[in-house]
Amino acid sequence: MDPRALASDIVEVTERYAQSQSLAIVVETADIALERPKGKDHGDWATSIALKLAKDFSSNPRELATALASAIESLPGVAKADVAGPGFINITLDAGAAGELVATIVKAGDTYGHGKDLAGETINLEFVSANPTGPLHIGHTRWAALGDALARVLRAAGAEIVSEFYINDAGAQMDVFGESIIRAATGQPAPENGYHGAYIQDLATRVMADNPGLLELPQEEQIPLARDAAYALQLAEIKESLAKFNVVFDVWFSERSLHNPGLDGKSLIDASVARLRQAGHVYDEDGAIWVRTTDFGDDKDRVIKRGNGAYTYFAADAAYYLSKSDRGFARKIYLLGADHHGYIHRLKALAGAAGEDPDTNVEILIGQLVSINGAKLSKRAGNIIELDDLREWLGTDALRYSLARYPADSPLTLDSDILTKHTNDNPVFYVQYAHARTHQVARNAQAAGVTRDVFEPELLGHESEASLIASLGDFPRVISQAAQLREPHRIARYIEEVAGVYHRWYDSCRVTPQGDAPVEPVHHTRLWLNDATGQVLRNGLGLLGVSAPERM
RNA sequence: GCCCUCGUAGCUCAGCGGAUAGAGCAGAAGACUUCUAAUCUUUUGGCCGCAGGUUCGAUUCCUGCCGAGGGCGCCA
Repeated sequence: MDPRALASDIVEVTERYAQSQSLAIVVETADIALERPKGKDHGDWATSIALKLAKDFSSNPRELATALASAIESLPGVAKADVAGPGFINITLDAGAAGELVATIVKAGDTYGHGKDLAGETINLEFVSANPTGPLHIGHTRWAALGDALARVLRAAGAEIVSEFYINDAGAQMDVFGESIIRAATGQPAPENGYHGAYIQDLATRVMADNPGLLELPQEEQIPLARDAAYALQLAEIKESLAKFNVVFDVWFSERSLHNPGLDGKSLIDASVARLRQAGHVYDEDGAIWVRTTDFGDDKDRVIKRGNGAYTYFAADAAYYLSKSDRGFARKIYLLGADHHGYIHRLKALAGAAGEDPDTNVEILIGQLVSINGAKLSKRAGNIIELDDLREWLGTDALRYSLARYPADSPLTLDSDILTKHTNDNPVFYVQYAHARTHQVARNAQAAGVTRDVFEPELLGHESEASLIASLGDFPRVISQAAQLREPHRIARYIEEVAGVYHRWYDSCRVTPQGDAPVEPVHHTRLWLNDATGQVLRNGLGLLGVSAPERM
C-alpha cells in the first residue's frame, strides 16, 4: 500500500466521521500531510489532520484524533493507529500491505516517484546565462548544478520544461572583448576594464591562426572580426564545459537576435518598446525613453533607450521577457546569483508592464555565493576558479552533488578534502556506495540461486524492513515537494536517508542465505526490496545529474 | 541612506505553523571466520543571533535591533 492510497483512505474516513457528526467538511489530500515520523516508535506514517481540523469539528485535537484513529485502525492494511502528543495519529501498516509497495516500485522502474502535480505547466527555466567573454567559473557552477537538477525535478513532477541559457553576446563589453583579443595578438596590454589572462592569449592565438590576414585589415574591421571569432570559440568552450558537467540546455538564446532587425527593419527590442508604449508604461524624458517600472514595485523607473539612441541592457531584458511569453511560457523562472538580486524588482515590473501577474508569471530564485576551503572567491579577490578546473579537481559527481545538496539561498562553503574523500564524510559516496551495494547484493543473490520468482510481502516484517519500505514510499511526495518549492536539495537529503536506512537493513537482514543454509521465500522477497531500493537511489541520483555506479 | 539574502551542536548544514529541534563529521566506546567495514551499533554536545508581536502552539510568520555577505548607473 503506498502512502498516497493511505492518504486518500484517511480523507474518506475523516469525511465519513464528519457526516456522522452532521458536519459537512471537505477534506483535501494535502490536509492529511502524511509524513514519516521522526521518532522510531511513532509508526510508519503520521498525520496531523486532527490538529488541523479540530476547530472545524468544534473539538479539541486529541479528542478528534482518538475518534479518527479508531476509524483508521479498521482500514484494511493498517495494523495500528495511535494518538500521540498533542493529537498526532501514528499509523503502523501491516507488513503485507506495506510490502506491496516494493513490487510497485520495481514495476514502475525509472519512473517511480514521478508525478503529475505540475502536469500542464509549461515553464521556462533560465540559469547560468554567462557572458561569452570568458570561461565559466565557480559561481556559474552552482547555478549549473542547481538549475539542471531543478529542471529534472520539475519534469519528474510532470511539468514541461525548457531550460535556457541567455547569451549576453551584444553590447559594448563584446567590443572590449574583441579589442582585448587584438591587443593580446599584438603583444599590447589589455585595454582598461578589458579582458586579460592566459585564456585571452590562447583565444588570440587561435583567432590569428584561423584568420591570418586579420591584422592587415583596416582598423575598424579588426575588432568586430576578432570579437566574433573569439566569441564563437569561447561559446564552444562554454558548451563543452557544461556538457562535461552533464548539464543540458534546450535553448541557447542569443541577445544579438533581439537587436537584429527583422523583415520589417525593426528588431524585437524595437517591437517590445512599442508594445510597452502602447500599454502606456513608457514615457520620454531628458532625451531618453523610460519605462515606468515604479508602477509595479520597482524602486526607480528604468531607462530603456539612452539619450544617445542606444538601447540599455534593460531593453534587451524586456524583449527577452516578451519573447518568453510569446513562446508560450506562462511561468518564467530565473536563477540568479546574489550579486544580481537588484534584478528582482525590474523583472517583476516587466511582468506587470507586459500585462502579466508578477507574483505567478515570474519566479526569481536568488542563490548565495560559494566559497571553497574557507576562501571567499570573487573577481575582486582575483581567485576565481574555473568550472573545468573544479570538475577535474573534484569530479563531476562530487561537485554536482555537493552543489545541489543545499538550498540555493544557503551560503555554502565547500571543503575539497571532504569532496575527494571516499568515506561517508562525503555524502555523494555514501549514496553511491549504497547503490553499488544493491547491485553487489543482487549479483551475489543470483549466484546463490535467489530469484525474483517469489514475492511474499508479508515476510518483510523486520523493523528495518518496515522502515526501509516506508522510506521508499516517501519518494513521490519528496519529488512533488521539491518541485513545488523549487528545491532540488530535498532529493539529495532524501536519498541520503534512504541510503542510511538501506545500510541498516543490510546489516540486519540477509538477501543471500548464510553459508549452506537453504534459500527460503524470505530471501527471494528481500531481493525485491533490495532491487526497489537500488531503483529509488538510481532515480534520485539521476534527478541530480549524478551517476549511479553498479560497482565501486 | 535604501534594497536583497543569511544567522540552528566544535565544523558543514537539514528542518512546506506542530511531538523531546535533526543528520553527517569531529570527540568517546564498540562490531569484520557471515551478501562490499567506502558499512553498522551506542554515546557526549543546543538561551535555534537578541527583543517584541500574531497563534491553542513559532526555529518556522510579522516588526525592530545586532552581526555576516551582496546590490543600489542613460555599465553590461
